[in-house]
Amino acid sequence: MSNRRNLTAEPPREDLAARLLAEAEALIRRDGPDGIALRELARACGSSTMTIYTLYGGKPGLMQALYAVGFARLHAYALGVEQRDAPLRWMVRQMLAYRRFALDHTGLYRLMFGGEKRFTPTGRHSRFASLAAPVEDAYPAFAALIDAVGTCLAYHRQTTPEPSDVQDLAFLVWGQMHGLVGLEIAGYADPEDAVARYQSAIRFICANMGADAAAVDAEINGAA
Amino acid sequence: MSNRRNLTAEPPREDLAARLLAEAEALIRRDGPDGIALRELARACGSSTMTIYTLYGGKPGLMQALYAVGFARLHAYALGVEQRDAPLRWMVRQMLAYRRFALDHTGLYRLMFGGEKRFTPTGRHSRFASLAAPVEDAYPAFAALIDAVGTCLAYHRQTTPEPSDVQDLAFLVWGQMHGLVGLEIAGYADPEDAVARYQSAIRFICANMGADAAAVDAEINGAA
DNA sequence: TCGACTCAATAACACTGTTATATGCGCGGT
DNA sequence: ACCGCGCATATAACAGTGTTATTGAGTCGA
Repeated sequence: MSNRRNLTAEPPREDLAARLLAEAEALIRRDGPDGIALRELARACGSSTMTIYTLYGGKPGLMQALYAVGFARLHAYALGVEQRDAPLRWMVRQMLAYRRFALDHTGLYRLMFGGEKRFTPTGRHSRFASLAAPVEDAYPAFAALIDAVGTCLAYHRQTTPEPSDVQDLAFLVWGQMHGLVGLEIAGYADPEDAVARYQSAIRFICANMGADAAAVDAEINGAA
Repeated sequence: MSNRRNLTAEPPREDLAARLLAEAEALIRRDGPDGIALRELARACGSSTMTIYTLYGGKPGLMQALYAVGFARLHAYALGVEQRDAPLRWMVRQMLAYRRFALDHTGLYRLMFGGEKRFTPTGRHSRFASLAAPVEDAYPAFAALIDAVGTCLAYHRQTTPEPSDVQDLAFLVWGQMHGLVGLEIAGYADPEDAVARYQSAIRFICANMGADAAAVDAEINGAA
């Protein structure tokens, strides 16, 4: 095992930082946010724990990087269903995608929304001393929801609503989705009950925005 | 320091189990669910860590006891606003009480809804080996919400709805409250935005149940 | 060619939950 | 009344954690 990073003739080395992050994601998937042990992570990547400190500044820095990865993943889920020409379908599928993301990446989801004080580092490892809590990483994913809610609302109301109103409404929608998904993940609902209630919530929200009930049902059922 | 429990002439000993639990609640309040260290807890109560094992079967058992305490606290918040003769007031105040509980006891709230695999013990400490995940501890608090939603719905709809429908609706309401509160606790909203959005959610829900908007506003503002 | 600098590996430190050992008290049987 | 059993407690050890100090190897620049 060599200790230089960009050595040319290294077998499958690629970027060690990326491999650490990927392996950390695998660990958080398996054992949850508290199940990441630096020694195990380093061993799985064939390196020492010190690399985590030089590359990420310690465990808080690593968790923060994972946090950003989580929102990038969520953002990808949101972009994967984008259909601006069919606003209702767009919004409904984005809501369904939100739950799918949470169930596909429960470990990341709990890290993102578990309310942990966001990864303030303890040791002063050179430049990593001042990394703070980046709620901004969450914004792109949230912006996609705002966008869908806004166009859907404009489409059904036939008017262009205030941007701030759209933002507030989108936050309520986000809260409804996060709440149901969070209760489901925490074990307060059987899976079949959870999916039915999630669909009910979508119906309620869409009805409040003036969408036709039958059309909403068609979108929900059509997304299977 | 004696080592018998019910010795008569012990200064302020009262029940050691209760004192451990109270101190653990203080610690979770200060440092969150992951901030409870058994040595510190035992030292604060003037005993050894072994007492935690004999009384609660280890840390998982202690956390499970704290979990039950959390739902008892939440239940007390719900009962504190019970007014069956004023259904709308009852429901609105219960919703407001839910957020107040979450903000007053953030540590407990995160323990209750953080989605941690519920306290499965590792060591086999006699009788504590088989304690499992008691979601049932949560039911009384949820039942209070169901009750309020059901009577409020019956009052405004002038019919007696199906119990299962009430349960589903109450779960949606619970999801909305938990979602907004969870996002707030996780740091995704400024306090003033959070309270405004929480009130908006209450207005939406009450409007969907057929309540008069002005009456709802009066209840929200009157609860200050 | 030599020095300075960076990075990684090893080992140590302080901490965690848990368990094994040992001491001492209270209680029930004779 | 006494004696021994049982149990709860305290002490200390064990395996694990994140973090840090030390050491050594490697690269880059003068």
